[in-house]
This record gives sequence, structure tokens and C-alpha cells, in this order.
Amino acid sequence: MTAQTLHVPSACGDCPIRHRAVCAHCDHDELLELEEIKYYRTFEAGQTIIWSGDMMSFVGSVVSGIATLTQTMEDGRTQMVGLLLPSDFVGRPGRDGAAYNVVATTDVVMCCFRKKPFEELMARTPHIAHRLLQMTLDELDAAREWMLVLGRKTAREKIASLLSIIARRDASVAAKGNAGPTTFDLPLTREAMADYLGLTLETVSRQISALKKDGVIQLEGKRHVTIPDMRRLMDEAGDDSDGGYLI
Amino acid sequence: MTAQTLHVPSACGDCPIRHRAVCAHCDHDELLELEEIKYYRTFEAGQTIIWSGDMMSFVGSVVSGIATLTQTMEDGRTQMVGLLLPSDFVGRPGRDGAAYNVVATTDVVMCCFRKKPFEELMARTPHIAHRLLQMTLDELDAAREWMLVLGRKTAREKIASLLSIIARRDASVAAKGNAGPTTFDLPLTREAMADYLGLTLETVSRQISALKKDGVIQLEGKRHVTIPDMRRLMDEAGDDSDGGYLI
DNA sequence: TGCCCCAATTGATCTGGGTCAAGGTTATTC
DNA sequence: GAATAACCTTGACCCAGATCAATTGGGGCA
Repeated sequence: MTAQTLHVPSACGDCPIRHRAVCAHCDHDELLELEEIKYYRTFEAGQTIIWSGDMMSFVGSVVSGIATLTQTMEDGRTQMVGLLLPSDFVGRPGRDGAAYNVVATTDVVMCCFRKKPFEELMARTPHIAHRLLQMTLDELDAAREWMLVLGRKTAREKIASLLSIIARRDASVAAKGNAGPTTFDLPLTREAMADYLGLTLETVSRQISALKKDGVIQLEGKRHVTIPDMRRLMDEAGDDSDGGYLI
Repeated sequence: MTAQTLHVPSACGDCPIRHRAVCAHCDHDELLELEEIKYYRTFEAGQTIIWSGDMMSFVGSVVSGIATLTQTMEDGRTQMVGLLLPSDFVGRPGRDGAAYNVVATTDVVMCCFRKKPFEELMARTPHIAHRLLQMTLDELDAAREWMLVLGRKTAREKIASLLSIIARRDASVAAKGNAGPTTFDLPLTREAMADYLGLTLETVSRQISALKKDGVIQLEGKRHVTIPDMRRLMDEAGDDSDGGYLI
């Protein structure tokens, strides 16, 4: 958990927090002010970034790498409740305690802002508060969408749902709803997928094999996935039409 | 879906939206302005208040009765993603489409504000935006807590979790963490509970019978529950200690 | 090049909760 | 106060996914 400062290009857009939480109607003074309270931290794969219940001294967002939000019961059962990809926001302005563990799945670089000054800036700057409200509403929608997955979908549908979320998010540059194969690397182990889906890793493995056998997906190695027909995958996921939610 | 105006006492605190979204640092002018765009609507038990995908013309909160947020798949599988008790807020400021169905479980009275003017007021009034952000963060925590329930808990633990949430919320006036029996009426049918928990109604019925046989709960009729020992129930729910989350 | 380690696959078996089916209990209506 | 209709309970059986147990495979390192 050592803090360290990295050199990162400072043009608007390089730092995701600027882009997502501020830049919609950005203002030079705000950016300068953010610059002053900003710092970067790196975390190694497997490291816990924040422990549930800890006081949080910063808010920020993921610059690179993948992190997960997890909840754990005393007996070790764990449920992933969120997936943090680059540009995702971390933190609960106005709250002190963390509500879940944040764990680095790969090496992670975070762009952090000291919490107190960020909150003060937010109180003075309505459009930042408004932006954060919109982002929080998005996360709430995603969480509730995921409740349907956890509560009512079969194992096969769960896997297809996860793959289509990752595909839409990770391979977003490629095909946009139209045909043509989509390609991406799975950022999660089978066990992490299981924790996301409320399954065991064996079931995850079996269902991936089944989807592969049925031609819904193709695998190269264990992690590289190509989806020949996105619509087919979404049918398997049981999603009505092409909703655009995201976690 | 007929709108009608009711006589409701106007002292601060009678309207939950005032209490929860505004009154933290309330201001007479804001209250007057809210008064102008406020109206009441009633819905009968079973009626759908909002359809997923519909344009929403209002935000507001529940004055009396119980409503639920549900998501449905084409084949009819449904998952409840939220429970609205009196004082809970409904609506997504800044968004037009509803993301889920809102269904009245009992007769419901809602206190509504026309959406546009409410949003304008919000834009002008930082503490309202701040308040809504806090409420949304609470809902997000609750949704994620519920993901653990759906993904990793057994049927018995799920029932115990639901009962302890309702008990803490509904019977909150009574014992506050200390000993002594807690009493409340179940606001949901077995089927609604099943939809909340990702179970079937038969399993809900069986597990309630089992908890009764084991003395964890007592039943009078089908709906009136008393919990002799709250700590025991929370152990059954698998909750570590006494977290205070709520849906 | 071969060894080690960790992720992943695959098989065999078990079981919690789903499914199907038959009553039982209230509450509501005429 | 009998008829009807929701809602709930209980039983018997079944199956999707969990559990337990080997293997397999691939990347890093000496």
C-alpha cells in the first residue's frame, strides 16, 4: 500500500476522473484545483486496495488495470459486487467507511484525490455533484440488473451475461451492435468469474466449455475469447433485446 | 392510474420527501417552491405505478403503503430489486426512462413532484443534490448487500436476512439492538418474498415453517411475526455482527 | 530442457431447492 | 352462512449445480 507519484500525461482526458466526473462542463479553475490534490498510486495484482470498514482517505478512479468490489462472509463465501475497469470511479463522497473490499485483480494504477478537499470542491461545484449523482445512478442500475442475473438466471445464462458485459465494455471500439466477430481477453480467473456469478469455479469452467462446444464463443488459450455472433450470445444471456447496462 | 389530490397536513415532516431529501438544511423558499409542484397520487394494491422503459414525469416518495421494484425476463421470471417503504424516494433525477417496474403491493399514496421543476430546483440548490447523492449511495450499498444474499446465501439464510431487514425497518420503534421480542406484520406474500430472494414460493413456505419449528420466529396467522431473539435471527442470516443496511 | 506451480478441465457423486400435485385456511361476496 | 377465490402448506420426486477428486496444460525460471 505504498503511495507513489507517477508521471502521467496531463492533457484533459488522460486522467479518467477529469473525463468522467468533471469534464462534462469543465472549468479551468476546477482542473487546477484538482491538480493540487491529485496523486497516483499503484497496486500489485492480488493486493487489497481498500478493506471493508476502513476509513477512506481518498476518492479516485482506475487509470489502468482491473479491480473488483467484493463482500465476504465469515466462513469465506465471497460475492463480487462490482467490477472496476479503467475510468471507473471509486469512493463514496460524504462517507468515511468503505462498504466493501476493493481488490486489485491485475496490477492497478489509481488516480486519487484527497477526500476532504475533493468534497469541499464538490460542495462548491454543482456540476461535479450532479455528475457523481448520475454515475451513482448508473451503478445502481447495473447493480440491480445484476440482481436479476444472480437471482433468476441459470449457470449458462449467467456466463453469457458476464461475457456480453465484458465484450460490450472491453471491446467497445469494435462492432457497435452490428454483426462481425468481437474479440477480447478475459480479465478474470475462473474463480473470480464464479464469485461474480454466485457459482463455483467448476461450474464456470463447464459452462464455458459448453458454450465453446456449441459455437457461441471461441477460445484461444484460456483467456482470449472471440464472439462470432454477439446477438447469439445475448440470446443465450436471456437479455431482452439490447439493453446497454454496464458494471 | 388516476391522479387525485388529498388533504395532507403540511407541517414539516409530514411529507417524507421534505424530511429525507430537503429538510436536512431546509430553507423556507425551497419548501414553498416544492409546495407548488407537489401533488399526491393513490394506487391500488396490485397496480403498476411505473412500467420499465416508460418516460417518468415525476419523482417523489412513498407516503403510505408498500411498493416494489421488479425486473422481468420475457419468459416471466421476475426478480424484485428493491422494496419501497414509506419515506423511500422514487425516481431518477436527470433520467427520463424508468429502469424497472414499480408495483404497488398494498394500496399506496405517493407524494410526487413534477420532474422538470424539481430538477431545476435541484440544479439551483446544492444541498438537495447532495442529499440525493447520499440517498443513492445508500441504495447502492443496499443493492450490493443484497447481491451477497442472492449469490451466496442458502434458502434459510435468505429468509432470515429478509425478516431481519423488515424487522429492523418496520419495527424500528421498538427494541434498538437490545433484547426483547420484536413484532411486525409481513408486508409481502410468499410469492413476493420468493421474487425478492430468488426462490420459489414453496421453498419460502418451507423455510418459514422450519424457522418457526426451530423457535427462531413465531407466527400468528400467516403474516404476523414475532422474533423472540433478534440476535439469533441475525446469526441465522449469516450477517457478521450488526450491520445497519436497509433496502 | 525440464521442473514446478497454478489455473483450468473433466469425471463421479451428492444434495438443496425446484417442480408437480394435493389439500388446507382465511377472507370476500352474494 | 355457503360459495368462491386467494393464499399458504405439505408431500413426493427430480435435476442443476455443488462437492470431491484426479488430471491436464502452460508459463516462468533455473
